Parts: sequence; C-alpha cells; structure tokens
Amino acid sequence: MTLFVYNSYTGTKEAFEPIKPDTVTMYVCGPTVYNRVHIGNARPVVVFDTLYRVLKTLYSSVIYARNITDIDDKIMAAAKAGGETIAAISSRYATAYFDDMAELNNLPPDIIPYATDHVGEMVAMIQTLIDKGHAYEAESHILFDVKSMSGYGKLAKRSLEDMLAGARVDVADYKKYAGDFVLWKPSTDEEPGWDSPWGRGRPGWHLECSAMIEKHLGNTIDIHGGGIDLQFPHHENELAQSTCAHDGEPFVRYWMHNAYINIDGEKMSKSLGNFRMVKDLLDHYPGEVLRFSILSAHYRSELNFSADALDSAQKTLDNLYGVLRSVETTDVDPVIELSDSKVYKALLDDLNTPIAIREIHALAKAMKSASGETQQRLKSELLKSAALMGILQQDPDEWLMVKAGEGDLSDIEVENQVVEMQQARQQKDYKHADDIRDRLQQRGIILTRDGWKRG
RNA sequence: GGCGCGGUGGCAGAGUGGUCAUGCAGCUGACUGCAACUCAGUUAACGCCGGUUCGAUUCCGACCCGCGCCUCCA
Repeated sequence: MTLFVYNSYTGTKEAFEPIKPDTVTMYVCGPTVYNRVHIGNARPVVVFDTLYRVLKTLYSSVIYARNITDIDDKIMAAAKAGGETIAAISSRYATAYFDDMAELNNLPPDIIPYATDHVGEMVAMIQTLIDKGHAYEAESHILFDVKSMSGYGKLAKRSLEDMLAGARVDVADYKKYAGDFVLWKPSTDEEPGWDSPWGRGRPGWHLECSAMIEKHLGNTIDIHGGGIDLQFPHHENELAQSTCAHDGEPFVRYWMHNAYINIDGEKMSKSLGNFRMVKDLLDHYPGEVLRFSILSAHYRSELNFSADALDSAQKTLDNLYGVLRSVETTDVDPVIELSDSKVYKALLDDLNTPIAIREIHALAKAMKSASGETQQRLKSELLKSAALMGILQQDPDEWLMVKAGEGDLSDIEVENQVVEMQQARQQKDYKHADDIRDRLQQRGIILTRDGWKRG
C-alpha cells in the first residue's frame, strides 16, 4: 500500500517515500504558548495526528516532533501585563495545550522540543549562516541575507519582488534588503535574553524550528506540516535557513499545509458565546465531536465551524455509537486486513477523511444488516479503521449515557422514573406516563426502544 | 496595489465530462395509546454569462461574490 500526499512545495500529489525505508521523520509547528489555543490551532494537530496514525501502519518507526514556542514577543507582552515571568506563562499554557489536545484524542508526539531549551543550537546555526555568508549584523540585529539564497520564495510560489512591491509594512532601515528577516535581536535589560557573540538578545521566530529539526530529526526530514498561514513567511524562512546552513542539502521532502477553520463569529456568539477557544468548545461538546467535525472536511479545504455543524457531528457520532452498541462483541476478535479497508484506502489518498467517513457509514450500515461471523468481522473492521482517525473508540454505553455538561439526574433516578412510566402505561394512565416523559425530556433524557440516553 | 484560493441541495461536505457521494435536517411509511427512539424508503445542488463537446457541475474565457497572504507581530 502506498500513501499519497499533496506536497505544497511541488503543488502536486505524490507517492510518499521516506529517506530511510522503515523510518519516517515528521515535524509539525506547534503553538506559541501565551494563551489558550484557538480551535484553528487544533486543526493541524488533529490532521497530523491522523497522518501519524496512518504512517504507523506503514512504517516500523515514525518519529513525530511538535514544538512549543516559549519565547516570543507575545509571550513577553502577556508576562509583562500579568506581572509574571515568561516561563510561568508559557509553562501554564503549554500544559493547557496538552490537556486540550488530549481531549481531542490526539496521541502525544514522540518529541516535544521547547525553543528556550535550544538557544545554544540556534546561536550555533546563526554563526554558521554568518560564516557561510548568508547572514549579517546590523545595529545589534542579525539578519538573514535573502539575496544570498537562490530560489527564495519557491515554497510560497511567489516572487519576492512582487510581494515587496505591494507590501504595506514599513521596512526597518537597518536591513540591507527589505526581504531580509531577523535571526537574532537585542533585548533590553528588562526583557528576557540570552548571551550570544552579538550581545544579549533573543532569537527570531523562524530559527527555532530549523535548529530543533536539525538537532532531533536531522538535516533532511520527510514531512513538515502546519497551517497554510505558516507557509509564508515562516516555512519559507525555515527552508532558507536550514538549506543555507547545510550547504544546499534538501531540508524537507514533503511540505504539507492544512487550510483554515472559518468561524462565523456573529452566528456563533449568538448561540454559544465566545466560542473560539478549544476549552470553551469543550464546555459544550465532547472532544471527539470537535475532532469529528475537523475531520469531516478535507484538510486542504477551508472548514466552517458553526453550532449547526457541531450539533450535526454530535448527532452523527451518537448514531454511529448507537449502531456499535446494538451489535454485541463476541470473544473472538476477527483478524482484519487493513489493506482491504476502503476507509484505509481513502486515508492513504492524501488523508481524504470525508470519503473515509462515508465508508465508515457504509460499514455501519452493512454491519447492521449482517449477522454472525460476518457481522463481527464488519464490526472489527469498523472499529479498526475508525481508530486510524482517532474516533469511535469509546465504550458506546458511556458515550450515549454521559455527555459533556449533562448529569444532574443520576442514572438510578432516571431508571426509576422510566420504570414508573412504563407501569403507568400498562395501567393505561397515559397522563401520568406522559408527565414523566415530559419531565425526563426537559432534563435531557431521550427514551429509546431499549432504554434511554442523554442527549 | 501585488500574489493566490474558493463559490455544490436547508446546513456541513466529497467527487466526476454522460448511473448514487455521505452525514445532519426535511418528507413518506412501519412501529407507538399519541409521540420520541429505532427501522425502511425518499425529495433536493453544482454563482452568473459565453465557448469547446454528441453531452459540462466537471475543461476554457469573461463577470459577480467571498476569502487568504504580502516578511519579528500565525
């Protein structure tokens, strides 16, 4: 089986082939930790987590690194505003980030490098770039000399001249060329800083990824992922730094970028208030609903988040879990060849998760009408292929009974009410029975053929 | 101003030069004391205008609309 991925660098879908036959190296840009993360930040995590799961089925070793940017002017501003150190701020929000991502069923990466742990490596890379004639010092800043690199702009597929022609931003006058970007900048005494050959200062944003990739994954990696917004300038500049520091060695074999999540702010705020942070969404929906919503669109398409879409995702998962619950699992777990799975096949085609989800529905439908061994085989295939996307792995009973933000009536109280209602029905005391039903409904209890559920 | 992306049924969202996406919602039927749940079935789309073609939602061009990026500040 071959994985195909869309390579942003070449603009085409390509058969994936790692440098080493059995090992894949993947790096995904993580967050700058100065606040709770936005749902948009969750998309690359969910997308590349899915890719990570798929890669693990194909290669014996997959090394996945996702960084934490813990030095940045935004963090400095937040620290100053709150009277805290940047370490306190970044550590608090990094922990919150890990919690949020875990709620969305994301596997932890193998390596989580922190920028502040790699200042030495960054300084070394700057020195290399200076020595090789790709960087220069100006007014205590070290700048990357864009003109020293041929092919700059190739990842973003734009001409530098075009971009600069239309730029609306003032250019710092110490730059030799307007396109040059900062590798190192000076810190005042009050600002966080590290000693360097060029004085006390701090690194430019793009540098950390180059330095950490070099240290943990090598000069050339297989996959580099992140949001499309990072393509330029962040990834373009990473590419420039790393390539120039390594005398033109290839930096990344496959660049992958996910599109944005759009939020209809007005609509959202009407129904659910401030809705953009993952944490806030988790107050209204289980993490798996958010994950399912993210995966319901192809990662390279823009995705619309709305209360409608999330409610629909919730309903869809409820239905799928309901089907799973209706089919009891026997002791025998049939051996399933993933290679026969249409879900797997869809994922191998550049992570076509909408098709994969369609095939999950097809499996569920087939499973319902099947019986015996066939049914068990279908159930196993359904569960194993859904696991590739990190969904449908919970106990269906728990999923259907317990939902985020519910739970003021205990299970036993509900049971008692249901029994009382059934008795009233048998005695044809329909008024009493309907009263109980209405009361349960108001508390979010839905009666079903074989019992009840919260919803 | 420069460069680029997108407009699919009520909503979300795939895909294809000529038979189905799929899900949620809706509708019809079964079940029910009536409902709900469940089950079976079903309606409905391809921004606008030209062109290519036997045939275009799918290819080409113009137009309209929406969106993104333009360099420490995703």
